[in-house]
Amino acid sequence: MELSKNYQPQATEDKWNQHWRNSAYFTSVPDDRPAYTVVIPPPNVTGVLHMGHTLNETVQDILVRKARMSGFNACWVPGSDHASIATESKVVQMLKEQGIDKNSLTRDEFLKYAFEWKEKYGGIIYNQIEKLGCSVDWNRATFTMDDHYYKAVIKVFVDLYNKGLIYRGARMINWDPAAKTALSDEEVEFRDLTGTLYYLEYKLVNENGEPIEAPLEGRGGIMIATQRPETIMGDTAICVHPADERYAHLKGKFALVPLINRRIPIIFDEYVDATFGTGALKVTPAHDINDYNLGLKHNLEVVDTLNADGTLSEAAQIYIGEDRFAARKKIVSELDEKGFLLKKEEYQTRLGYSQRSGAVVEPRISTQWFVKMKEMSAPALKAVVDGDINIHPGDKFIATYKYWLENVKDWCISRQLWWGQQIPAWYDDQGNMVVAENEYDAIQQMQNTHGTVSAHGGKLVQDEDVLDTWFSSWLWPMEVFKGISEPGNKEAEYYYPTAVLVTGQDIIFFWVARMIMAGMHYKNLKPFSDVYFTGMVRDKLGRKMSKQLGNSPDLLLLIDKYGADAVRFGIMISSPAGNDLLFDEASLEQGRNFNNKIWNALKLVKMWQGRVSDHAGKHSTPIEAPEVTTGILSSPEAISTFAIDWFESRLNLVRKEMETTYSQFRLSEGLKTLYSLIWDDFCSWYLEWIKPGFEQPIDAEVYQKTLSFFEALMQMLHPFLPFITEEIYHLLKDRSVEDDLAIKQFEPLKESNHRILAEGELLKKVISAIRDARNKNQLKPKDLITLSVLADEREAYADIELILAKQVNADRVIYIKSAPANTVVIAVEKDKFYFESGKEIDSEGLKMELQKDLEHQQKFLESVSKKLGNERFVVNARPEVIELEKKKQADAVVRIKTIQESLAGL
RNA sequence: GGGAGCAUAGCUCAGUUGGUUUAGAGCAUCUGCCUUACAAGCAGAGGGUCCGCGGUUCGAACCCGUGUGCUCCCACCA
Repeated sequence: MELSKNYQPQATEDKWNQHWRNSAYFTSVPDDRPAYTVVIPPPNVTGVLHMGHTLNETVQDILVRKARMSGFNACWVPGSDHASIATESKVVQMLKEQGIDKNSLTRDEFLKYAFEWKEKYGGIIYNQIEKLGCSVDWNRATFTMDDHYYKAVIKVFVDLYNKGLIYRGARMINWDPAAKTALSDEEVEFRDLTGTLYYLEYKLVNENGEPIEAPLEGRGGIMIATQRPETIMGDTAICVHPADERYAHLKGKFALVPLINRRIPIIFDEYVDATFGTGALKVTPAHDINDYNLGLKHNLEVVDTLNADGTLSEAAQIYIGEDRFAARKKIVSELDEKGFLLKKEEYQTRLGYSQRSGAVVEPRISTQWFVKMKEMSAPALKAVVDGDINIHPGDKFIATYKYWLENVKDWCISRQLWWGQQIPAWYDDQGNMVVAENEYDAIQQMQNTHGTVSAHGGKLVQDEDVLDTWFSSWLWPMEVFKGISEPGNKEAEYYYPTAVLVTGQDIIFFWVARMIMAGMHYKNLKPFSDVYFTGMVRDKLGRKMSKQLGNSPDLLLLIDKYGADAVRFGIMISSPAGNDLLFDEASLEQGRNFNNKIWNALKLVKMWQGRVSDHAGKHSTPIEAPEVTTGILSSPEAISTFAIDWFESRLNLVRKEMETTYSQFRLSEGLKTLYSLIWDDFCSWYLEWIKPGFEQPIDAEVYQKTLSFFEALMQMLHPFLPFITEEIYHLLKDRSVEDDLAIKQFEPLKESNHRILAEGELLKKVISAIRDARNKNQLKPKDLITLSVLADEREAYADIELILAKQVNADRVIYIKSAPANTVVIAVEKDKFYFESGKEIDSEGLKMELQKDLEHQQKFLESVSKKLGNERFVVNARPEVIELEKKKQADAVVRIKTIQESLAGL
């Protein structure tokens, strides 16, 4: 079979995806093996995968595939989130484009459109997950509005209500005027900006309504500062500090709200900072949380001057129906015209924006549903603080987590939307309310507690609102196994708790903390043992990815261009846990190149397939075995024996390292390790060492060993790059389709031979040093040299001299006892190597270089000697450290001598 | 205003209890190679005040203090 010049991912990826799926490798059912469960952070059902998802899914797939290949019953549950606000606003937008106003629809009509939308676009995200190579169990795909899931959410609501952990009440909440719904505190994002502070004059009057003199000289008014002049019509007091002498005489006096002339009292409270602005504060209880609290304390009237959509209400008296920001402009100019606007000032401030709609959030008093958080937070805090749940990277997030849980406020869970789980509260026409899992139960309860239903025709009205999306997703690790709707079922018992949660650090409060709360509350068990926080994916300039900037690449286009393996490589290669990742297409190119490198190694090995010889012996040197003048006789077998032993040891060592790397979730580092093992150790060293000469046969044993090394490498790399590894695994030995890497189990770890590893390192060092010298002396790669070795222990070279000769293109290796004249000299550790350059040596340049090196070595020797001469060092340092320093010293002495000899010879 | 984290080569980052560190890797750069697996490649090379200052120690990139710069989270001063 002819192998293509370069690796071509497209056909390969589709083929294996299909095959894996047909073989049901990723379908999990409980069995005797330990479970390794991962639940996907469910993406928005109508969204597309962005680079952040790509990173998360890749990390999860690596962990899941590794576990599957290590004896675990791996189960990765995919799914999607109904994402109430985000999806509803998309559907509303879509309807608007079709000329349909949401308000003209009934709830059921709207939901029908929404479900149609979900059916149409919900599959996109699943398709992308599969394209990326994610080994999820599609049979378990769960949507947060599936029937059982919906019921579970309702059941939890009712349960928490009955336990007194959910309540309904009027509070000041965050209001999104664009989506026209309440938001939780977490859904508000603050942004710094420059605003304008308007200084306004309020006229003062006494008890009888007569104007009085006031601090604002000659004007009879008091000056206050505000960012929001459009709310003045909601003012119900002016507040000053009780100890502020400027205003002491205003006790019992009143101010008049400009433009509408409403009379409001002057009140005194220590809340006011007398040094800020004018020291006088307008109090607008309906539109500011602080003012609201002040209002409660001083029993002030609440005048809500805004409608739900952010326009001015009847209560505002003027500019009714105008948007708050338009009204602000008009009010400012009217205030200016009428002389109430005294001055304007630029001002650094922060405004809250709705995370979903982007609208400026309005503090608003409204009746909503809340979850009491205090009680539930304690076990969730303990689980993390005690180390029952491990967060990676740890120290960075534990403090944040702890602070939030210790200061958590009640969670506003009702949303004035239709898309989501409808709150299971029912009302009769007299305002009585019951909470029940369904209408039937509600009627029963209403009859029992209030006796009202039958008298009024059995009609109850269900609460219009739906629940916050996170009120459903906090049950995710439990309910994907029906752990809430069918508690104690076999699957839930087997798969829960899950192994690891991989998610972005931005949803630590929204989701992670709340899942822990729910898990502790309902199972008394943590939902996962480890949390792996990925950083945010940014562009290469460090900017967030956004549609506006157009710097958010399309995943499918990237996969088309580079292949899914290359995308996985690119996103993983520099993404240490918890650090932001600067996404650069160059890293995908690197991934593509790596795939190609592996592909070409396959081509090389496959070329040997027809030239395997049982009689070739183990020697497969490309050149005639070089003549070696030595007391020790190297056998021709040595070359391949050493290469095989060495690589086997490298392989075993790296396998061991990888186990540690996995257990610490250092996946990026693990990928680098494998990259280097394959590219450097396997391709650049091992394959070059054992490569037969042009059209020479290869020994059968060497060939078989090489195939099994290659296989082992593919197996180790499989979790990271599943497609190309599976493909190569099959091509290597022309395997049947049933024998697949995706489910192949790792062999037990083996020890590696440290002596051989050390010899290998020495060999690499010597080869590089001699090649460097060849380069510097302008020898062409084809120019043969004769290599002379001056070594204390010739035995050290017995195993490696043939490889050495081959790799530096030497026709002979001669062991000598003293330095020959007129040669290039190279010192590696304690040994010296010489060859004739056959060309004019650039003695001046060489001299300078040697001189520079000499100085460096002398300086080094000095520092080591000083250290060893220091009595306190010799007394305090560990013996092995001292040994090491002595070795360094000895090596330096030898090297200095070598350099001096070379200098003398020039 | 409170808290957390970071600062090592042009870029992105390793550096695990202070001593194999004479500080490493990948990418980028430079030099030489179209060597029959691979130019998406091969063989090499150059490149660092480990943010500044002070301290602890026989010894500091690492520990302590301090300053500077960046990032993030939290918070109800108009």
